[in-house]
Amino acid sequence: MPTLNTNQPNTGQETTRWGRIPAWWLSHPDIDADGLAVLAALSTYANARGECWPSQATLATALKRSRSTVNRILGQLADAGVIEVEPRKSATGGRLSCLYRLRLEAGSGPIVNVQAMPVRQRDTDVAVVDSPCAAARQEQLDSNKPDSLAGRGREGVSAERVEDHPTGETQAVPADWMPSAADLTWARAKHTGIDLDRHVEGFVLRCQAHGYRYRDVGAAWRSWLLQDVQAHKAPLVFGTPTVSGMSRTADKIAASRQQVAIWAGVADRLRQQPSVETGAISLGGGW
DNA sequence: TGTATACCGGGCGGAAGGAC
DNA sequence: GTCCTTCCGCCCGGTATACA
Repeated sequence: MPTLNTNQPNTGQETTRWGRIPAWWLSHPDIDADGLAVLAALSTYANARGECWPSQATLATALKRSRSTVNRILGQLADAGVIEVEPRKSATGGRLSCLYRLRLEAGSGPIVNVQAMPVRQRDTDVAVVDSPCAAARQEQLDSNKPDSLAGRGREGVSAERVEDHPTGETQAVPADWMPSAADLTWARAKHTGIDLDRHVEGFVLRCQAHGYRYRDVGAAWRSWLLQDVQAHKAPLVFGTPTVSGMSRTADKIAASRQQVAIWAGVADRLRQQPSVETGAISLGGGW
């Protein structure tokens, strides 16, 4: 019979587990480095709904901290509203590890349906070890896991964004990636008035944040650009032009805020579209 | 069925380090 | 030197599981 011990770090599979870190966690005033560490650990155990129930000891081991420290940080995160903690009991009333619901969406709304998250690389057996693995590959036992990503694309995402190259060699998007001259020419001709510099930076950040890998990064960027433009009634035209001397930190904060806004829009659309479970939603506004 | 062991979350007290 | 914060170790009460 499986036990909660399956939540314990397993060196044999640890390299294949992944987690999601929403950008807004980074800018949350009540989340410090310790909080982020715990959130990161929790996210690696979370299922598609952002729910997980690793024991405090498991988290403590993973984070090289004492269990009491983890307990304190969990309390802070709960107070901050970033996570919801729900005590669990067995059928006979026994105390089990708590259920943690990660608030992946900024704001006070319900936990976002992560089925609507942008697609990451497909979870294949040849997935690189440092890339995110699909929920079904995570170690935590969850009979309620809604899906297994193996064998199908990420739900709720238009087909263009699904990287489905089981035999092709994909590459990570480097931090200094820039579209080719041909890509820029195409983009300027296709979408005049768009701050391409900002969009490129946002694209790179999204890819790095989620571990997206592409066989053709340029084509992927063009695809993102198309969908981003289509997703917004108002195209991605930024009120202030990119200033070459602008602080990169400030620029990233602005990009993060933009991403949060995009996700908030995604969540709003999801709440309005009951067909989420069918995976029929196109997420042009994702990142 | 009873016992031993393991695991769980919660809480307390003390040590260590930094700030004033 | 004092105060505060952070962290750790330990204990407690409770249940689950394995085994004789």
